[in-house]
Amino acid sequence: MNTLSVAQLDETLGFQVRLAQLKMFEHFNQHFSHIGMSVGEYSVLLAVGENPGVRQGDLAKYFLIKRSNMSKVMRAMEQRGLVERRESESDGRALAIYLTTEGQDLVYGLIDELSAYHQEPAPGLNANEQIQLVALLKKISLAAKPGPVD
Amino acid sequence: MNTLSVAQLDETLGFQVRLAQLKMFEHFNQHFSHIGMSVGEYSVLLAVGENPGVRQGDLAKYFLIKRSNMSKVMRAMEQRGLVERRESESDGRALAIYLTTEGQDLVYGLIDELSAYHQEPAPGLNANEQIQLVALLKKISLAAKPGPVD
DNA sequence: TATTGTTATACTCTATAACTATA
DNA sequence: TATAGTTATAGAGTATAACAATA
Repeated sequence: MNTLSVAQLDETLGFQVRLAQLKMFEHFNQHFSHIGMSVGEYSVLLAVGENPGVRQGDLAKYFLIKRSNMSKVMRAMEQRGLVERRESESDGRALAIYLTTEGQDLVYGLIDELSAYHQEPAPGLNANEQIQLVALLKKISLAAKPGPVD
Repeated sequence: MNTLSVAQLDETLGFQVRLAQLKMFEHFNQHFSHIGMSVGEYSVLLAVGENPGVRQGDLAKYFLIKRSNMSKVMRAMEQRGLVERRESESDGRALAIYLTTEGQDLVYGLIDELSAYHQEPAPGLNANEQIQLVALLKKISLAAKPGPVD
């Protein structure tokens, strides 16, 4: 048992957000250890599935990671055969991303499981509290304009 | 302006926690860029200040990082002259951590500024919402036993 | 035998800058 | 000139395993 406690931190939003983040991550991995990829990777595939032809740079903006890093992520996905990258027809600089058939199978094969997972409230919360919590967090994320990613 | 939106993710607790975490971090750094250390480093010093003689391993448990990594953190703090590490009197294996005079000056010189910062609600929230949010997050972090760190 | 801390090492995430091709 | 993507590289943060000293 851990006896240490730091009042100055325990009552702090930043610290509690970090703890919640760790908990959420652990919880997700317990349920989805069989999919062979991280939450982040799966989330990117999901975003592509919902937005076929999305630009690679718009994905980077949405997930708040640098273009240079998204570049590596997408190349890895492409090499795993999960996405296809075509030169955009309207803009020769841009890459339009699509799920391959294999990518679609992976993403949509998990949709039901994922939807069930998200309907369960997080550990320690009831359904109402979960809704409240998401609403409060969205106020923060929508508040200030997102810091520039690049 | 970013046109991309992924309903399956935007309404998700895990995704919103990540966004909130990034926002909190950015917000903190804007206010405390002058202290020359990260939130994490400052938090560790604060924990030592509130718990003089705390064991290095208990700090690791509290912050949910590995002993091996806390070892590096504390050695760096020691070399910067901010903490002192004494062999525990009651347990020859353990190290008891104390703030040096310099460490105390740094930590307690920022206490007022920090306390004022934490009384301001996060961007997008009013005071009530901030309190609610912290309470909900604490429910999660207290819910399941913390995943074993080591 | 189990625990505390250390070291070495590796892997992921993230950040910066220089480059190309296109707009 | 500015933007989209790439590459190389460096820095955090985190994970594992083997080890010495102590309990």
